[in-house]
Amino acid sequence: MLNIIFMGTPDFAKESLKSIYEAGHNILGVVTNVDKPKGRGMKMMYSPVKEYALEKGIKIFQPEKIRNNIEFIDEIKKLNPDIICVVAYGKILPKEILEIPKKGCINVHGSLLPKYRGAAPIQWAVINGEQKTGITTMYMDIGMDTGDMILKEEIEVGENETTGELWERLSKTGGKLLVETIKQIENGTAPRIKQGDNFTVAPMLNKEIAKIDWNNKGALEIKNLVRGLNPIMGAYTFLHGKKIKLWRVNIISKDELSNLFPGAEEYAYKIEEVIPGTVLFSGDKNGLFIKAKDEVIQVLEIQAENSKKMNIYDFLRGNNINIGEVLGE
RNA sequence: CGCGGGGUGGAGCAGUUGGCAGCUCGUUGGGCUCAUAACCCAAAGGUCGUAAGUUCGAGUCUUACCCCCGCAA
Repeated sequence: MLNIIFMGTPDFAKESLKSIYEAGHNILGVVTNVDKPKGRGMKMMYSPVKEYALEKGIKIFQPEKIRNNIEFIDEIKKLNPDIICVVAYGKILPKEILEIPKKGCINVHGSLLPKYRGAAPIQWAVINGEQKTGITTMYMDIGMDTGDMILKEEIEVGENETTGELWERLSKTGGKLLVETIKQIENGTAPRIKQGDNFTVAPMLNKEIAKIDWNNKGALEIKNLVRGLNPIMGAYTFLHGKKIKLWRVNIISKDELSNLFPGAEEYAYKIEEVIPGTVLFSGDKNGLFIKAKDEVIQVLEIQAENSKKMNIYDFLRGNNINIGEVLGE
C-alpha cells in the first residue's frame, strides 16, 4: 500500500478518494479548494471531498493559493508521499509540487485522451453527441491534461443520457481506474503512453453556448445541447421575452408527428414554411412541439424564470403557449 | 446582511383602482359513443403560508415571522 496525498474538490473527485481509501491505501492528507459561500444566502459550504475527509478523519489542507506558497509546498514535502492523486481539484499545480512524489503525480480525467483536454470534458462529449467516452489516467506534467497516459476505460454514452447521469457513472469508473492505476504503478507495470498531437480541447462552458440557436442548429444538435447542459446550467431560449430553460427534449419524426396528430400531414407544407423555433402544437394533452431546422422537437421538461423545473404538462396548465408563437426572441 | 421570485381547492396558474374566490387540468357521479386520454352534463374540494394592524369591508394595503424557489458558485 502506498502513501498518497489526494487533491480534489467536487463530488466527482470524492468518488476517487473513496475508492482509494476503501482500497486500503494510506491517505496522508487531502487537499481541497477553500470553502466558498454557496447556495441561497451564500452560506459557507464544504466541498464533497472535504466532507468525506472529515468523516474519515483525514488531514485536510485548503491553501488559498499554491504557486509560490512555500509553507504549503514544504508541508507536502514533509509528508513524503509516494503518489499525489489529483482529480478535479480546481487549481493548476506548479512544477515544485509535481516533483515531490517519488512515483509521480497522477490525474484522473473524464475523457478518452487526447480528446477533450480541459475543464469540461464530460459536458462537451455529450454536447457533441459522442457515442462513447471514458476515463483516462495520466502522469501529470505542466501542461493542461497533456501528460503521458497510463490507463483508459471506455464507456458508452446513452442516447438520452444527460451530463449529470454520465458524470455520475464516470466518477465511479474514475475511482475504479484510479485504484487500478495505482496498483500497476506499485507493481511497476504501469505503461506510459504519449498522447501525440492529435488532441481536442473541452474549455469551460460559458453562458453563450447555453443559448439555443434555432436558426442554425438541427434538432439533434439542440437535443444534445439540452442533455449536455443538464443539470449544469440548462439550455435556454426565450418565450414572451423571458428566459426559459429546456431540461429534456425529444426529437419527433414527421411520421411520429402524424401519429400523434391525425391530420398533421395537411399542415406539413405549413410546417415547412414556418421559421425554426415556432410552436407547432401546444396543449396539456400532448405537450409542446417546436419546429427545429430539420425536424420537430418535443419539449418534456421546462423551467421558467424564477421557477422550478416542471414537466411540460404541469407547465402548460398555468402558462399558455399559443401555436405559432416563436421561441428565441 | 450577495441579487431576485413566490406561498390561493389534488396539480399548474389568474385575481384588475380593497367589494360574494376564479381558470385549465385532475378527482367523483351521470350521459353520448363499437370505443377512447375525445365530447356533453353535474358534483365534491379553499381557515387565500402564520400573526398582528389599517378599514364598514383585506387574497388585494402596512408590519413582523415561517417556509419554498431561482440566479450566482
